[in-house]
Amino acid sequence: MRIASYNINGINSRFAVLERWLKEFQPDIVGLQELKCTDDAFPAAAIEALGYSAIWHGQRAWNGVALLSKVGRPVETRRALPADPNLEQSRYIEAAICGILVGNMYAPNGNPQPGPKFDYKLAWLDALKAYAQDLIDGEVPAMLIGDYNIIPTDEDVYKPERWKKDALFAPAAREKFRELVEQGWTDALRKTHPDERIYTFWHYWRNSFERDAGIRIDHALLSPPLAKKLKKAGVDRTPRGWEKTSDHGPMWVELKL
DNA sequence: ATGTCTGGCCCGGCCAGA
Repeated sequence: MRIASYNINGINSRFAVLERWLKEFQPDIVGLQELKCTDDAFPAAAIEALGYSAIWHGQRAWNGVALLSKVGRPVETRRALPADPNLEQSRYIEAAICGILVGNMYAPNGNPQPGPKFDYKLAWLDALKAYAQDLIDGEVPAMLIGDYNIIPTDEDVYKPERWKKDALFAPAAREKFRELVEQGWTDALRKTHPDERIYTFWHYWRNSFERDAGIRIDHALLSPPLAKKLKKAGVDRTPRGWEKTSDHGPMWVELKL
């Protein structure tokens, strides 16, 4: 079973890329972020035609998250964090699929910092942490996937000094991620690539992808019952090289269920 | 410091957000 997370950066403007990636890589379950469309504008029929059932939580122009599955219809369990500090923003959707609770998020970017956007980022991460602790306490076979907008360590960025002033690399944000993982979650990509630089995002400008000047901000955290079933994890770099593509590459986790 | 791309506004380039 292959579960992927992909910040598509506008589902309608990137639909050709999404379609090609789904066809070529055949993920079983996909969490999408940054749909940048209203619920009405979500390309439901086209996704259904590709063999995926979907649930989505859109928003005009910004944010937006969806879950796709070709291994059974997602049974929606949440469309916001329990203590979400701003319900206007579509940043979380969750479903039970094949006995797994899949939480898919688009965490706040937080720039510029310091400032209200950074405060919101930290408040949102606090709400995530509180809910994540409940999932750990309940021994739920859960995974929290998506764009966390956090570079966890110096090993997750091509040139740490270049990101020193960015909210994605701010000590307070990195601390939240560390505390979250320490609840007992397994960072699937880092677990399977302990000594490797592995990125999920490359800026559009300055030939970042060609130079591999990337950062790792898309993550999959597995609760202990699921971590036991982790086989492999990786990043599909191929779609990042396609025309009119997202600035992220899809990351994936393979579980033996 | 720079740099790129999209959606929104409403029809032509700007601006915000990332």
